[in-house]
Amino acid sequence: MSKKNVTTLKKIANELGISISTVSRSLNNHPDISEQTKTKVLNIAKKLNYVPNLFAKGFRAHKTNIIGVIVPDISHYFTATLLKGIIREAEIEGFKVIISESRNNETKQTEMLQTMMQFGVDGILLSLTRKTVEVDEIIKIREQIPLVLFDKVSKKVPCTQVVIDDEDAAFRVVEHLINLGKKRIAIIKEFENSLISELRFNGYLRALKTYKLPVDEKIILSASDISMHQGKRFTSILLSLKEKPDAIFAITDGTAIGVIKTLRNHGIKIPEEIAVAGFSNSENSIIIEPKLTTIDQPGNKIGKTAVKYLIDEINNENEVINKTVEIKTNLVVRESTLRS
Amino acid sequence: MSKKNVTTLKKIANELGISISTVSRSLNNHPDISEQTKTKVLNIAKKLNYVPNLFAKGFRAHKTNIIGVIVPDISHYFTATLLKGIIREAEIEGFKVIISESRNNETKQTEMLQTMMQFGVDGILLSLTRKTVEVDEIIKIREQIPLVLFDKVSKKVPCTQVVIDDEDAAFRVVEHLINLGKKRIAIIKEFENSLISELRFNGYLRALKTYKLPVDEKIILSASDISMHQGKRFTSILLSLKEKPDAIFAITDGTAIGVIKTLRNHGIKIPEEIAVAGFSNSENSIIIEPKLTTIDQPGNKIGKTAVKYLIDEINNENEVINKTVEIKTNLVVRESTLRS
DNA sequence: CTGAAAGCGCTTACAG
DNA sequence: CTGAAAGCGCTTACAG
Repeated sequence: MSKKNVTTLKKIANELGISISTVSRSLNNHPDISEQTKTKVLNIAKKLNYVPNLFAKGFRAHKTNIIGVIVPDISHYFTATLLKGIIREAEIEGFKVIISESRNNETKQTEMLQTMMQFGVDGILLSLTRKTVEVDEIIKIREQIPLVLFDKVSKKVPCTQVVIDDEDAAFRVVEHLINLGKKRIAIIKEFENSLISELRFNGYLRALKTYKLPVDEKIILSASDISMHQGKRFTSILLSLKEKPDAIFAITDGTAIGVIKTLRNHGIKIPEEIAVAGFSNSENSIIIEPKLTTIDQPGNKIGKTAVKYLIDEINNENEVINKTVEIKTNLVVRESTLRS
Repeated sequence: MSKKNVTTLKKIANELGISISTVSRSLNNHPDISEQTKTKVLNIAKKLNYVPNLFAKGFRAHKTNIIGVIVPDISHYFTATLLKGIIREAEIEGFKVIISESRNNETKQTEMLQTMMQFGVDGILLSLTRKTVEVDEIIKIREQIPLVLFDKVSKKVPCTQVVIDDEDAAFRVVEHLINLGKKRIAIIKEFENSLISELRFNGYLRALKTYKLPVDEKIILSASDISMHQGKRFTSILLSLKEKPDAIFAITDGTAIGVIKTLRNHGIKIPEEIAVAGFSNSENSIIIEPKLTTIDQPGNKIGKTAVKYLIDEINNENEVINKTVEIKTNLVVRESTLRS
């Protein structure tokens, strides 16, 4: 079965023996139309389950009321919270959302942007793949259609960007660890092209500097992916050092959980001997024991904010906004850094 | 900035001083057009970054190549895997996906169905809210446009339905517990209107019957929501019984994790004294200690299968398919039911 | 108060 | 080999 029983203005007009124009105006409650005609039209429209074809409507107005969203991977918990915020805010504004995954593949990402254009979206919300190097294509798209970057962004693209304040958040994590009396704080981060990792690392460095603690390369570890597995591997390395750390800050929860699991296997007391902190406040952070101290990223808020700025841009004919919005995060202190 | 720099056939035609028809045919590689004209058109199209407006294309063909998806809550991990499967399969078939949340609200769900119609989707993939009682509206929509139910379904709606074999899966969990020598197996389920809960409970009953174990109402517990909290609460109740269970089957992982946490608080050995099993194979099931035995639901596969059947229906003019497809699950045995 | 006509971007049967 | 015209479902300026 394909769409065939769909009721159109024409059908209603024929049914009533009046013109399409009159039907349209009746349905839109135009003041010119007589009450009598209006009710006649409304009744039959209801009976035939008429739904206006927004598609055709938007066609005239060059508007689809659809926003395109491209994310690296939909099945990350944090991404789901972002999408939730996006979908809800968009809905309030009368927009629908088309979602695509770039699967952390830059070519795919460019393809997706093209496809979004083809589907005539009114604007695009983009969270970049991990290693986006070539931004020319994105800039080109941005010249044709409103575009807002969120979460994973790049300064190389001139457009509105909605991000969390990573540097500040990381600073507060490390400051918290220092306040606990920790003096030798390891960090597990990502290398290459990860803006987020870089910013968090900057926060780490700034905290050490502010509190006059030395920076030791031996306890600064970088991986190409930041998984639970890498958390385990790096913890083993850290434990084999002559001077072990007294705290480990993993720039993502998954890695931090790997850290905790390995520390527990070695019978190390958390947080007395080694405290652990993560980043994201994923669901897992309260399942693991001890519960993980981490940064809560308000995904909902980021999503909503990004939608707001995008719709602003869609509605403003000419004005091109071009600012970076930083959403504040919350430090959530739990057992992994709290002495019992 | 609104969409203004978008290149159309007209623009290309004007640029070249030829007709729109010729441009269209060149771009579609029509055999009638001379190679010379084709290359001229292709070059300028590329230069102006022309992307065909699928919107306008579909308008003629009564096709949008958009599938509408409605789920209760996007931020559940399992939902994310479903969506992933849906998006990928749809993409392969050249469809985009519009996603909405019904937020477990039946009125909202009906609204969403209407909105999907308005956006002219070619078909709808629907996972029902927990308490869908009123299916008339859904049936009405189904008469106008292809519709497939997936995951959370209802037998009251005559259409193709893609689900996991819940009854069989639950049977295998309980059978596994019985094979371990467990004889007094508690179940934590949902009451009211939850088809999934009912099916899993049936599997539980069938396993007890098959292995000739008695059914004891005292260890059959029902809640209105199945959360970690309820897992904790019910475990306390079970532990206060004179005859304690020797295994607890929670029909969802979150609840099972609550069970494990409470058992550990009481110093009860898992699985020796009480074994625990869940359902879903969520990420958390390998974070908790001991790791949780559970049922892996292939969300990807369910999503893909649902898309396949929907697209079949979209492409088949008249034929109305109407079958229930059951996707097999896997029992994943972990520490919570394995003696060390 | 109501209708005929144009137009949004595209494809395609019909002419030439 | 190329073009003019119709039509998808809708809205709206223009007539009457």
